[in-house]
Formats: sequence, structure tokens, C-alpha cells
Amino acid sequence: LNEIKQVGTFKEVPEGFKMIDIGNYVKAIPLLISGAIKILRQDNDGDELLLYFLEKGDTCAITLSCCLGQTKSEVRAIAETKATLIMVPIQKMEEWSGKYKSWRSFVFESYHHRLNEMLETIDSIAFLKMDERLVKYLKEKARISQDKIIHHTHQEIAYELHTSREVISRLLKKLENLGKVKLHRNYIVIKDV
Amino acid sequence: LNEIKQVGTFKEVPEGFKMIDIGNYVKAIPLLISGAIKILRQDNDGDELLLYFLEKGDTCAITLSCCLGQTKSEVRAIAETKATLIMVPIQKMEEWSGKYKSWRSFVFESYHHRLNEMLETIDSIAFLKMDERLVKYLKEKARISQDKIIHHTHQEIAYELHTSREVISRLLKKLENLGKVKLHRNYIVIKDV
DNA sequence: AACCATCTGTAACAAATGTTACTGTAGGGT
DNA sequence: ACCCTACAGTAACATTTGTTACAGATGGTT
Repeated sequence: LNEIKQVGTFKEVPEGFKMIDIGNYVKAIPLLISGAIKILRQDNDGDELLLYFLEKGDTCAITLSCCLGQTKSEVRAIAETKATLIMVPIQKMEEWSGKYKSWRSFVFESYHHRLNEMLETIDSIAFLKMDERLVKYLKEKARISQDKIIHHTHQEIAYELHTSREVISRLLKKLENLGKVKLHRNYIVIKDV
Repeated sequence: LNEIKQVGTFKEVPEGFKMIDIGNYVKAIPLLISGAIKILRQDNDGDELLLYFLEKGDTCAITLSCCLGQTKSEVRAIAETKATLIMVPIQKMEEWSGKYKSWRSFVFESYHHRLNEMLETIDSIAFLKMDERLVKYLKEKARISQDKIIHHTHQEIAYELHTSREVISRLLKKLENLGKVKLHRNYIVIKDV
């Protein structure tokens, strides 16, 4: 902890801040103190897909990988909410891994956590239908932001789930008819999901 | 290497051998010497999905995670071909991580590699249509087994891609009409993909 | 050679998702 | 108060994928 204090730099980013883009080289490891960061995948045609969220206490295992291998980022990271974090220079990564068992555990646990999130994501895409994915998405967004109100347009949701706006509108309207949500312009109120 | 030699046990498994099933606890880390192992995900309804293959020099990052966290396996591992491997007791994992930089690098690289494979899998499921996924699957199978002949029934392929046999038959027939494969009972010959 | 289980081919249909095209509307800016 | 833009609603249609229901073919076994 003392070492982190010495070499780490504190950083605060606003909601929507693009922290890492695809193809970027990563110069520091982020340790998330508060807020949430969403991790997105993008294919060659520019189609997006939300992978998962990072939360308090998390770090980005993919970033760790990039640091070590000195490879480009395969994903995009955007602040989902206002977030505070500590940036640690990548050289410390290897040094601490040899020196501290606690740091090693932290790193391994991060990987473990991340792999499980990826599996969860794969399950959703492979085994769920779009209506189920949408419900899961809404729940997750509400949990992350700790707010029953989701401030997204249908188009934005469509991007993150990699489908079209019309499909999301259609499914949301069904959910509204079932009394599970209340739709408004630019936001959605979660009632019972 | 000396330590691996001392504590590791050599093992040879036949094609189709079920090495780890979902829910199993893992007692040793496998280091793959030759052959290939396929990693599958399964949902609650028993629906399957092929995640990726492990090859010579690989180890299973998910297994590493399980060892550390002492958690159950989230995936199933089956020998795709006859395979030889060395099993290392899990206690050594932590010990060597502190002791050897080379072992740490190996572990981190494994994680890196595995995360990228997972991303690749997600890309396929999320962004490709079934016909493209099938072509990719056939190529990968041919590469792994180093054989232009794929010994699978349509039903088996359907399971691994999580779709129905009829869909696979339909798409394979299209590929045959395009001259890309030649279909036979119980096997498929790759011509030009 | 006859039999049989399993695999493959295929048509017809159903459901889910994607696309096109248009309308109406809310809310901010002037 | 009016205008304009971005957002949302919706119908009609296309495409992809999944399902049902058979028929036919193949290869091994007796």
C-alpha cells in the first residue's frame, strides 16, 4: 500500500470519458477506487458490444495483459459513471509480483474474476434471446448506477447489445405493457424486473 | 524445468477423454505437451458451446484460476485428439510464482492468451452469422487435427456451435454446392475454404 | 443378402431478429 | 411561442435461424 501511495497517481474522470481505445498502448495500470467503467468490444465494421463493467476494487485484467505483452488494447474502456482511480506505472507490476504475495493474489484474482465475467458474457450472447439479454442489461445498469432510472436512448442500448434501435424499442414496449418498465424520452424507469 | 520434472507426473489421454467436467474441483495444473484439448461451456439446459482449443505449450488459465480460488470448474475439457501432458500439483503454483520470474511470465502469458481467445470467441458469436461461424469452425478443426478430413457428424458440429442439426446440414450443403467441401457420411473433406 | 440403427437431405413452416420507411412527439434553443 | 432536431412508435416486409416431419442413404452386423 505504501508503494502504491508513492508511485501511483490519483485521477478523476467524468462520466463518458474514454479511457482506453482499441489500438492504444497502455502505459499504466488503473486501480478503480469508485465509480464504474464499461468495457466494449468492437469489430472491423465498427459494430459494438458491451462486455462487462469494472467496479470499485477492480482492475482491468486485459490491461494487465497488455502491459506485460506490450501489445495494443483489444477493447475500449469508457467511464460509465464518474470514477476515481489510481494509476500505477507498468514497471511496478512485474517488480511487485515477485516481491509481494498479496499483489500476486490480487492480480490472479483479477484474472479469475475477469475470465468469469467473460464466460458470463458468452453465456448471455450464446444462450439468451434478445428480450432476456435486454432485461439482464437493464438490471445490470440499474445496479451499477444504483438508480432505477436508466439514462440511455434506445439507440445507445441497441449499440451496446449489438442490435438495432427498432428491436430495442419493440422489446422495451413489450416490457412496458407487462408493467416492468416505464418509458420516457431519454430515460427508462425500472419498475419490476 | 527441474522442479517440474521432479513433482510433475506424465499423463497420456486418448481422444474423447473427459478431463474436467463442470463442477469438478481441480487438483493439478495440466501442461500440454502434444495434442489438443477442447474447452466447452454448458448452460443450465445442457446446451453446449465450444469456447476454444488448447494446444502444445498451453495451459488452462481457467484451471489456474480454479486452483487459486479453490472454486469449481465453470467449463468442460475434453481431449480433441490423443494428448500428452504433465500434471503439476497446485501448491507449486503459488510457490513458483514467487520464486521464478520465468514461471510468472508463463502464467501471465497464459492468461493473456486465454483472454484473447475468449474475445475471439465472443466476436464469432456476436458478430458472425452461422454460415461464417461454420466456415471458421471447419478451418479451425482442420488446423488443430492437421487433417483435411473432419470426422464429425452434423449433429456433433451443431452441438459445438449451439444450433440444430438441420441448420448445419443446410449450410454444409451450400458449402458443398460452392465447391468448398465434400460431404460424406460421418466425415467432411475440406477442399477450399 | 437382408436388416437395422444412424446419419443425411429436404421441404414446409414458425419464430426471432433485422431492415425500411414513415409518423408523431418531446424538449431545448432562439 | 415557435422551430428544429433527435428520439420514439410502429407497420410491413426480408432474412436468418429454429422446428417438425418425413424420406432416403449408408455402412456395419447377422
